[in-house]
Amino acid sequence: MKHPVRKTLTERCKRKGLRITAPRRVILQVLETAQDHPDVDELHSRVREIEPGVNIATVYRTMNTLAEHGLIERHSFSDGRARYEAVPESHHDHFINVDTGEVIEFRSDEIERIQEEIARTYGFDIVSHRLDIYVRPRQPDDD
Amino acid sequence: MKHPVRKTLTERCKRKGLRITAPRRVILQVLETAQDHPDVDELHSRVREIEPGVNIATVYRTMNTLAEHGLIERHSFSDGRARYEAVPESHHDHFINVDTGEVIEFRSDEIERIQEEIARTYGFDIVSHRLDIYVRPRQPDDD
DNA sequence: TTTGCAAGTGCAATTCATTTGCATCTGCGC
DNA sequence: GCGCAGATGCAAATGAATTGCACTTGCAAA
Repeated sequence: MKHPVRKTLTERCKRKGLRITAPRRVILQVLETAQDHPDVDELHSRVREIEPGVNIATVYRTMNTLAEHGLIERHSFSDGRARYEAVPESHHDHFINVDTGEVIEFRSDEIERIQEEIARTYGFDIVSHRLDIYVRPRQPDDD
Repeated sequence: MKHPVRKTLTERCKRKGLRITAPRRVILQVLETAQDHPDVDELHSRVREIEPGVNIATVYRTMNTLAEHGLIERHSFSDGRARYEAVPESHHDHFINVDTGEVIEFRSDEIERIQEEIARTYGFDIVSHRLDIYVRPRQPDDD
């Protein structure tokens, strides 16, 4: 899945008036290239491979700042820690493989549509939502 | 909303071989009568109104035990703490009013069906899922 | 009914993720 | 280059949840 022309996270940070410091530059790069949904510990170690001095508190603070500015999404799957991803091109939901912890993205316009519909009948506007489906690989012969 | 004939939580605990102790009896009663989705602190204070000696660690442990036995559902909305409800008659999802924190239950068979369908196309069996929709009351230009 | 003992409890201490106070540093606008 | 608000490093603090340990207690078996 290729990203079309799009501003980098760094550019979008600048536009928001955030200072691009050395730790932040590295954190942004790590986020940008991540293909998964790393937690803070994982981000921190990836960052330290590039820039060893960065403190984990800085990673925490940066994730909060970025989330507040809508540049990343914070997820909390059922493993205690928060996990992050750069805000995606388009919204998607997640399968979580309960055996491996692996996260797989998917999207269903139909589900999105029905959600809108139901919310409307309840008199609500949707602010955001999350749909996490915990799954395991299909087992033909259930033992 | 009335519950049809149904085993009480206490009965279901006994059936699972769990001992019905004094603290547990009260916790189960509180869970059974709760109309909302209390967190551990809230449960603890409701329990202590009836049985002041009960320790919060007991509430935590009991919630874990009950969840492991499938007698309650653990939710984690975006407020840090885990919140619980007795396993409902039938599965439902949640609206969370972002202004008030209020939780409203709803159910859509259509969404359930589409989830199954999508999971199948990905080769997964669904173990469980959660759909939380964060909403605010629809604002035309009232008031 | 009494008894044995594993399950459950109270309490305090611990763990784990996350936040924060504070002194220092540094982008970046001037 | 200067100044300073914003950012960082570090260590200590927080808050939810768990756990070790000694003590209790349901409840099955006798």
